[in-house]
Amino acid sequence: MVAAMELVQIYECLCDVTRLRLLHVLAQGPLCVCHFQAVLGEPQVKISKHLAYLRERGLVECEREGNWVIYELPAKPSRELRANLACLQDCGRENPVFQRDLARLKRLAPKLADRGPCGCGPVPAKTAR
Amino acid sequence: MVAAMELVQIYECLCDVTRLRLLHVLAQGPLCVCHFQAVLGEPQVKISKHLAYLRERGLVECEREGNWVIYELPAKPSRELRANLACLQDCGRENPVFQRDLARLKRLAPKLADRGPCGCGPVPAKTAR
DNA sequence: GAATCATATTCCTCCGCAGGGATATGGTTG
DNA sequence: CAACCATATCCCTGCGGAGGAATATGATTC
Repeated sequence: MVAAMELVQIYECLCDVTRLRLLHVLAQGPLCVCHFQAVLGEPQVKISKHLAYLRERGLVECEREGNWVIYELPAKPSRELRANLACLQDCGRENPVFQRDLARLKRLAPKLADRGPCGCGPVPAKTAR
Repeated sequence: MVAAMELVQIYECLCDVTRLRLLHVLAQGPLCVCHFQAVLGEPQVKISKHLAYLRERGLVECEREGNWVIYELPAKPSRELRANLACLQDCGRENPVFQRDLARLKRLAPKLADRGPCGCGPVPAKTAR
């Protein structure tokens, strides 16, 4: 009975604001931890721990790139995950918290353009602190 | 920041198997507690407490009908709730647990036909215990 | 009004997670 | 290798939810 319930695990991941925001932002593309900090405006421990939580449950994947760790949504999400991530995006359309995150992400974007995959280059952006 | 997050509350409701099953079954139509017991095969306390949890958070509504209490999905669900309930239905399509519940519900259906709105009549069905 | 039924609530224990400070780890640079 | 950066982990506290036994409540029937 518990076995078939990957769905519950997905919802457990979704029932925290910080994690919701992380996943919502991630839909825009891969991002590294320091930029999450900048976008969400939350302390490093918090970001890192929630990303770990998501990682352990397969909702995000990550890859080390020098000093940085770049997170992204899974390459092959399950039906359930895909459906729920889409639903989240849909719900986020009118939500001020999510929209504020996106705005801050956009404001960060120009600075990311010239650097690595997630925008983290040899010289970390000052905004990342 | 917390204010705009009705969404989190929805997910909090969804991150328990029993509640998921309740909501999934409810999509088929109103039902009373004793039939939930029969369909889910879970003890009364469990069913009742989870329904209370959902009720307090606006995911279900209820109405007393004599000895019975009939639960149903909200008449006017929010955008977020509607989206997520739809998503749940979609995810349930291939899930054995959910399908087993539906099967038991169908098996119960004939007996419900002649009675009240939820199938609870003057003489409660024996299967309800 | 006493017995009975359907449902809700109370009390308890256990567990897992959120948050934060401090510290550890892994990688890079000079 | 020393200093530094980005990220992860550990330790602690507090809280809320899950489960179950027992009991309470509200309605019905005779």
